[in-house]
Amino acid sequence: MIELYELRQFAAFVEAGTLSEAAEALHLSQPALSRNMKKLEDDLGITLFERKKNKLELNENGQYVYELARKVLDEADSLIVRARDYDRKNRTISIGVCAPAPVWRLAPIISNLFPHMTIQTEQDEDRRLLADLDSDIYQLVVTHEKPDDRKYCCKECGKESLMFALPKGHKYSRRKALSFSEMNGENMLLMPDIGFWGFVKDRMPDSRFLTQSDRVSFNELVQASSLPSFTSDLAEKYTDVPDGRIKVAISDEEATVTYYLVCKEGRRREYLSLFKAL
Amino acid sequence: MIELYELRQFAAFVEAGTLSEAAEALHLSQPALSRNMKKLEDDLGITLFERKKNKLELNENGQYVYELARKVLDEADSLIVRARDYDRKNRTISIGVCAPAPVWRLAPIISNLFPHMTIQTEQDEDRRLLADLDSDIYQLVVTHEKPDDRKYCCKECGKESLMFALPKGHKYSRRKALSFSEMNGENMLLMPDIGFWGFVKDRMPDSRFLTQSDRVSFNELVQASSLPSFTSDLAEKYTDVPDGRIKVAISDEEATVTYYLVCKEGRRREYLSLFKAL
DNA sequence: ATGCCTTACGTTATACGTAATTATT
DNA sequence: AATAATTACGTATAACGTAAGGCAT
Repeated sequence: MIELYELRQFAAFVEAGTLSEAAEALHLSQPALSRNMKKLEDDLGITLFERKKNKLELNENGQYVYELARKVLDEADSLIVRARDYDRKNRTISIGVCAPAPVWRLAPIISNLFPHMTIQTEQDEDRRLLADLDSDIYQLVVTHEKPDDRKYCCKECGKESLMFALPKGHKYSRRKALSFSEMNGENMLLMPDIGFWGFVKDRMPDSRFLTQSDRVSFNELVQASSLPSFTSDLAEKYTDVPDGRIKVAISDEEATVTYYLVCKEGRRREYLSLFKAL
Repeated sequence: MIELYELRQFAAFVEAGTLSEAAEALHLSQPALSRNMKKLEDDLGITLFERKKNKLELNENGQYVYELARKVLDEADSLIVRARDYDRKNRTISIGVCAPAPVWRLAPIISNLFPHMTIQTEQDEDRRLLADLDSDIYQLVVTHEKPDDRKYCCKECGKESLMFALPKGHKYSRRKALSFSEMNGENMLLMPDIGFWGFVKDRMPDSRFLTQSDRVSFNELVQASSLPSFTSDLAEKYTDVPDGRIKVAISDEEATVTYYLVCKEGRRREYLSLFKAL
């Protein structure tokens, strides 16, 4: 009976040109490879090589069998990839989000409702989230604009209000509220991966923003620095990092957003329990 | 690394329904099969079964992997078949003939010119011979009508004249020649597999013909019987069977035919030496 | 009681490596 | 001398079978 390892080794030989090179590539001794090539010929019942004195060459059969072998090997490789992919898709819920905060609330709820599922999240902008929802890359997405299309099933899943986090003694630290324009010009610390919140930079065109790509390092930076930074009501609630700063609400309307959890209408029933739990 | 025997055993399990049955079908012990199915799961890194207390069932992954596995296995099986077929085609010359005689002369010539080739012959009627030559089922055909089509390369390869073989003492045994109509009404022995020569039956509508499907048995029959039979100049020359009968030529034009060796024009060069040898 | 699957353990087959041999460049 | 392939022989991996056990129908 023919086996895949024979075909793998045969293909390796064809692609390498000599037994020696192929053996090395396969982490195998030359004699082993030589014998297995004989075995393959034997299993197939035909010759594959022309054995010249100091060189092993493919004959016509060999040329032809190589084409066929590649197909079998590719098919087998694709089996593995596709099987693992299929398995993964059946045990992970992929969620696309427009910002980090909604996950903090959703993740524990989903873990409870679907205890065997792994949750995988990715950040992107609203439009591409919906496109990738359409093509089943995500099962769920969270947008900050309500998609009004019948093909989606959607429900509000919380609001988030951005705030300034001012160091003690900052000139505005006693204020109840502040606007972007009032803070414009002040250099600020900006946490990474903030999704659509990136727009705040445009509201404060005269400010400079210092970012640290790693969140933990960023938090340390916040502790150490006296530059003002951002936070939000949800961040305060879910990410428990007492930093001794004074939180001041932002008065602009844009600083408060509503999040919407969206799935395909056709999958509504799968996630009914989740929508109810919100 | 995943191997074909694992996939074969997996497919056998799916098709049998239980490990026990599959093991039997595979001529394998149940524990071995059980272990190998675990190994397959391990190699793929996913589960394929739901292990109920007393039953092994496919899960969703298993269903899916089975489809993929069948494809790989079919591909591998087809590799073997196609490889052997390819090899055979490269080392056999398939010749289609309209009658047995031309082979007697051609076979030794071809064996000499292509010593590594196996010669395979098949009998059919002219039209189908040419059709099968077109579709590469034959590399060469022998017809008894000259095909006048530019796509063929053809050359005369001998004539054959049919004769009556009369037992000693037959009323016509002193004749130089005889016609079909003169012999019409006499019951005759007719050798099997005579190709287009079958038409002689139509020329002697009042005769009855006794056939014996095995050639050796037929020759014995000829020895034993006193019924007249057929032979030909080529049969006399190549098949050395002294039967003590008197051979009388047949005067009808139809009793002499010319054979034509034909190959595709595109393959002329391959068989140039053969055509020259005729 | 019988059928089906699994675990445990000893055996065998076979794929592998090392060393030596032959031949070629 | 260096590179390539094959042959010969001993080794080790892993696939296999037997025996025993658990758990259903």
